[in-house]
Amino acid sequence: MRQVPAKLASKLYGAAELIAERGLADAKIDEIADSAGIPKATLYYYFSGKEEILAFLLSDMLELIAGEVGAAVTSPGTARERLEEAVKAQLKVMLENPAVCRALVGDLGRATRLPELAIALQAAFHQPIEELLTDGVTDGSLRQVGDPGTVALGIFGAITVAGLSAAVEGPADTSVDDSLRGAAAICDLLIAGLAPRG
Amino acid sequence: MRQVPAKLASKLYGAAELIAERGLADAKIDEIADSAGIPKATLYYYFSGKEEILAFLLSDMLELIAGEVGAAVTSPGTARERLEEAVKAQLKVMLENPAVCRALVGDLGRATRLPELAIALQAAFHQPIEELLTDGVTDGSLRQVGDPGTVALGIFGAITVAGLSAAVEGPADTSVDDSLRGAAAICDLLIAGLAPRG
DNA sequence: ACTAGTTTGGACTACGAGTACAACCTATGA
DNA sequence: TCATAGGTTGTACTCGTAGTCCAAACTAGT
Repeated sequence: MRQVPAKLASKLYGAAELIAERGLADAKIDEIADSAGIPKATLYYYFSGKEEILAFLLSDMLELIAGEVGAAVTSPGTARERLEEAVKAQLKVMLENPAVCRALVGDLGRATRLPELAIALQAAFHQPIEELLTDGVTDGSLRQVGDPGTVALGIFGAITVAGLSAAVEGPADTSVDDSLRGAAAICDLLIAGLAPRG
Repeated sequence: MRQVPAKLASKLYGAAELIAERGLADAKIDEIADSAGIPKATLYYYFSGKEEILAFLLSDMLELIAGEVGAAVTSPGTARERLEEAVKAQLKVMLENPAVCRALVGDLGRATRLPELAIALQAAFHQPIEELLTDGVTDGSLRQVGDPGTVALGIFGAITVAGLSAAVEGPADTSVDDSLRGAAAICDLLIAGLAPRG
């Protein structure tokens, strides 16, 4: 996969909608090309196929998430506060890119089969959260959990499913802010579950 | 889709492995037929295509989950205890059918596009859990949450992602019992998050 | 034996992913 | 001004495979 020019990349986001709607298998490459306003030949100049186009879109979004989450994780404050920020950051990015999100869930399995994506996913989600969990034990703002890895996974799952559901519902009826407020319930659940006992 | 004979259904589970491994797109229908030991023509006699085969497998597993979770939810005990049982039940079924699980995650998006599956999912997970949440408030074993729907979704997400991850890791190294014990961490997180304050 | 539904093999069609390639454009820089 | 290189695009092509068609065989009920 060649270095993708920014202009082309931004056009591709137009195709994410299509892929999300119909799934990669049913989204014909000619339609993807049309809806993105990029000639098919050009697509094949940059990508080896549909799969790689999707991989590009996903890793692009994951980088975005990793960035925001990373910022939240390294911000000042207790681990507990930073966890809350990280959760919000992840939800924010997901809600700002509903189409890519839906495409992601649509081909999450493919993602698990593409090692680079699995690694990006790991870097964007699990690792920062797992670090926060151990930090929280250190600074006393979170309690010790039995299996940090699994718990991080669970947290990731809770956020992601809630975020995806919101993304799938569509931004038609609710604004990003509204959704964020709705997501407070999830935050609350997780924070309460992780608060030190007593 | 015609009524699928039990014998054929059980053979189909052999193909779940293949679909999980390679994804629906890359699993050729002839290979699916071969690996299940069912002639292609017979497959097309019962199903309209690959998609419907996957849908059948998934809804089959969802029914199984709905049954077990339903039993847990209606068992005696406080809502809190029943919630714990329900979580374990869901994880148990997922871990007993790792191949179908992996196929599910592989084509989760397709699932979101198949309305019947979305409904089955709703019936199998959300509804029972959401009911438990309200029951818990009544009997005092769980606290009141802001948005029960979203919280139920979050719980579902936490369990599912943890279960899927365990299924993907493969049953090679860990037994079902081991995984269940590992999942206790998730249970703990959720229960603690839902316990009455104070 | 007659019928209706099921099971199967094998040949066939249709469609769409990916390829090939030549023509064209746009820089850069000598 | 030309030359070269790399990017961009239209068009026509190949090829794999999902799904169709159909006739023959099997099964079971009456």
